[in-house]
Amino acid sequence: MLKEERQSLILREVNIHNKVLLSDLSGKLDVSEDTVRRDLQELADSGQIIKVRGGALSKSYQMYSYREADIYAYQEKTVIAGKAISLMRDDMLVLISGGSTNLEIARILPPELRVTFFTVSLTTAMQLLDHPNSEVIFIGGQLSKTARISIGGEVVRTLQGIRPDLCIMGTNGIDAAAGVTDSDWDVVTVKKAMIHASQKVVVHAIGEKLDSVQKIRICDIHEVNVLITELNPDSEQLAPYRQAGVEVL
Amino acid sequence: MLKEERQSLILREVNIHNKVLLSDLSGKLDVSEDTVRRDLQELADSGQIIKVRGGALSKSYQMYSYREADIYAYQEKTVIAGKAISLMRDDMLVLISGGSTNLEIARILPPELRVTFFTVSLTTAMQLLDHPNSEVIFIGGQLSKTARISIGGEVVRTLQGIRPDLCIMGTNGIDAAAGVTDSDWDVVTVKKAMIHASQKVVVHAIGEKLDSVQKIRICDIHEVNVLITELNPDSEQLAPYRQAGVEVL
DNA sequence: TCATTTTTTGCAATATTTTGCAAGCAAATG
DNA sequence: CATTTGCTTGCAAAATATTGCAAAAAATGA
Repeated sequence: MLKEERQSLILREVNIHNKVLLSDLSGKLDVSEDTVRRDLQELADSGQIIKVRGGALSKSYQMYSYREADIYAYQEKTVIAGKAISLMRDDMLVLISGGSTNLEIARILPPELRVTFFTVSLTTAMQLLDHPNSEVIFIGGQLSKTARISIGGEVVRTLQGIRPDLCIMGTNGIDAAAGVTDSDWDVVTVKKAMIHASQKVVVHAIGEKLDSVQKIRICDIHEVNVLITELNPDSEQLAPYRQAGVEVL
Repeated sequence: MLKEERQSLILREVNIHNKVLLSDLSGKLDVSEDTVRRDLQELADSGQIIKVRGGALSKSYQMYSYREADIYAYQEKTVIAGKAISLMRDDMLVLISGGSTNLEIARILPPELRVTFFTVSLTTAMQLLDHPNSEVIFIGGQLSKTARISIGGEVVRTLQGIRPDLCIMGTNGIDAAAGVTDSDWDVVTVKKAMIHASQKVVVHAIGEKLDSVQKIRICDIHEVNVLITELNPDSEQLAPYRQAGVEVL
């Protein structure tokens, strides 16, 4: 048996029973107690269980099946998510795109908020479904393997048929002069349609993406109503956007 | 044996069993362990598997560990998945529903198969996206929080516009007299439309669901072209279905 | 086609990791 | 306080990886 396999079984055992005894595991897995002890040590070191004398305890009741450590610039994205949520009101129609920041928005959405979401992103949709009070409508179409969103003409056509209050969208490049830009043609096409459909366009980007320009243009900076970053809205770095008439949060 | 052929077999083996041992593969493929090791290294470098000491794991393996309780009747479902895959041919249009068995189908799909999938299930779509050669089209609509599939009129309307070669669908209840039944009204509505759209209807169920009847009827048994279970097709338990004119696999 | 180059494969020598064991220590238990 | 149970450490054997190399196989280019 592979070490990973063994640890995986241990982890499952811990999560099912909330605690395990070293001696039980040793018998069940048919390895020495020393080996199990070392496995438990490793699992504890990586924060997956809590090691106690003679066995281990589950950590699952406090952890979500979602790993913050995996996400680049997690802190910044949480700040952005919080600001984005402050724009939502009950009974709004919100069009939301994919990406890790939007995933974070979906995750920390206040439970009592009652919003109808439209999305083209599989992962965002998945996360939104965990929210108790909001409805989720997925805009179908051909799926992009890389971006995990619906793309293509069908999506654009569907978007022409709706008029959301808010469009919340991440971007790869934003610049006061060059506007909002991205690098994937299919994604750009969809984002253009999203912007067109919506009454209010909210674009978010972490600070390090500011003033960067990608190969394909999505829209002019004047079409963006609100720009969200993790920075202080009065920050000097955001001045060009404020001057362009964008509301900066 | 060609290197590509070998790696393809390895990949398949990994996806079916979730893990492989270096020594097993060396024996099975009749090459040295060094060669297998190099193959695993290449597959790992291209991100298709996770290489560990002594073998390799499938990428979805971690999920197996900390995701919800493991899949009920996993063995049976793998058998069913294999049978279902045997019905697929290159360039087919396949309509596939949600559920853990269909997820399993998506997971062990042979990499070289080139199929266009239509689906209403978020999880199935997600898994299908990992397949290198197939295209995935998601049929959008309002999402059901429980079933994690698209439901509602929009879905039915979209389904009326396509004509897939194959419809692969799990079910909660199947009975020679009562036909195919389910318990969720929204799901039933979608499944009805799926059956109507398709040229060939394949229904699968684990043995213990045979001869069970749920509250809402999806279709008559005669509308089912193929029934897949984990049982031997000649099994006595399947006789009523054979007599009703259903092809049993 | 044939010679040359490149890639692939298996082997051997050498490292590294994993594992079980034993001795001594530490902590809980009655 | 003695006993049990579990932990730590060091160690050696087994399993697995790595590296360099040479033969075989495949691809390339006149």
